[in-house]
Amino acid sequence: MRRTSPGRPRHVVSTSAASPRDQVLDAAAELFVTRGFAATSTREIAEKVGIQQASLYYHFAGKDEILAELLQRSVRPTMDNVAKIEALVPPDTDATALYLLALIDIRTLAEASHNVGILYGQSDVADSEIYAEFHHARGQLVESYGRFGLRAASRDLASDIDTRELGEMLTHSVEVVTTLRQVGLAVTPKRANRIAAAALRMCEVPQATISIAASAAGDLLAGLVTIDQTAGALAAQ
Amino acid sequence: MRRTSPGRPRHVVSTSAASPRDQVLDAAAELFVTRGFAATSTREIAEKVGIQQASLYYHFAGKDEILAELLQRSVRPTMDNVAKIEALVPPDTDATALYLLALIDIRTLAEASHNVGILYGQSDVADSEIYAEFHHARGQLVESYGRFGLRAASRDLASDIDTRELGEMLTHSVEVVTTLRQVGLAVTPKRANRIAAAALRMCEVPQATISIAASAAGDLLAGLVTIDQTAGALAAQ
DNA sequence: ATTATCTATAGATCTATAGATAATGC
DNA sequence: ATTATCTATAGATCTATAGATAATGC
Repeated sequence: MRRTSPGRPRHVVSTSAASPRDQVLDAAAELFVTRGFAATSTREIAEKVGIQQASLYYHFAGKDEILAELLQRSVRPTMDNVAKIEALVPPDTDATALYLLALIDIRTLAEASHNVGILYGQSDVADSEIYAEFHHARGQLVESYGRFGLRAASRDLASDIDTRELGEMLTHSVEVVTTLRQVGLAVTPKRANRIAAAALRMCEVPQATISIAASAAGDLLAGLVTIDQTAGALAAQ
Repeated sequence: MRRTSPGRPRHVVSTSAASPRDQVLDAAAELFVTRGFAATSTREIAEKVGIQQASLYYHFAGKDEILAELLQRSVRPTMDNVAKIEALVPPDTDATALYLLALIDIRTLAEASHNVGILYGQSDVADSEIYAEFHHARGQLVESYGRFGLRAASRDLASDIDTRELGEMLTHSVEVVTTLRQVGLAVTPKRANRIAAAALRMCEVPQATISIAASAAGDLLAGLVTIDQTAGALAAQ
């Protein structure tokens, strides 16, 4: 059993088992979310980690690179979901597909560390140089929401709105989880289902269909979790 | 007809008819919204106005005071609305009250200069010292949405959610206008009505009731506009 | 030798103040 | 005299680099 790690010891010994890099990401995430990206200085991040400001630069080229990593980690899972869902959901059950996408997205946003889901909406973040690629990823997600939504929507609505606009509205409606987290309301399964159901209602899906979709998506999600955990356990070996 | 105003002339002569103070507010609003509050320097604001950085301090005590004025101007109209609506809408037409509040709010957010409605959601803004009073005002608005929403909601939902949570969800759903503005979708009356209708659907209001509420709220809004314009015209004399 | 920290600091901001100046208003 | 600007600048950051140091690993 090792007592210390390589490298000069810190002034304040770390209590965390995480890697120094992850400690930096975690500290930065909390500060970026609560105070804002531009308003957070590298000195504050370092202070929270318990290292000197200059030591950050051993792990990251700069503040932008820390942000990029945080965005990357929260975007990747979401983007993988769409393909999974298209493969998983039987055709002609569009309401279920939309409900499931919403549920997965809600869970991702709910479980992300320190509510990093809010970062996309921050102007200083969007203005950052590294933002472009994430903007594109978000565009694809919006497009997926719009596609699923249009297929699930009433004829009336579908003839009246396009993929982009409906996608933006649905994406926004799911992002209410970040608001709930901010005001201290825990994202319980009941709330997650209420949010997903609200998304379908936005598409004028009838209540009976929503109930069926909720039940089907719940089952599929339970299956997905098992697959993920199995895959994760295998990868960890 | 005056050729110039009192005070030393600017290096770059102003083309705007607005007061210098309003020119500063306008420039700051655009920068705060597009780049972020903390990321915007006083030098940038001054540059956009066409004055020296130090000249800002003749009109404002600092960046925070500029922000406070912007928040104040966009909060005040919204807060006045709730009382107006309670007075205006007949009792037992709760769906109409909610629809009307949503419509008015949507219009306020849609017409505010430079989409300043997004400022409340910015972490650097929320972290600012002057934020507290606006936070309280927002809390009241959320409470009003929740109250109207609960009264309009289905029995099923009303027994299952409290004022606060429903209020947060409805408030968030209306704020989709700021997202639409950000991605370049104009807030047409049709879109405004779609957003308001979506809020009622979130409360499980039946479609027939939504249609009635939409029509009633539309009429009431037209009346309100006339009253506002008349009052404005009288005040301007 | 490698790793992960530390110290020290240069250079680039950024905010806010002091005091001068060039208009109009009376 | 009042108003609205200007110039100049002090003092406080903040970012990022250079180089030293104190551990482990081989």
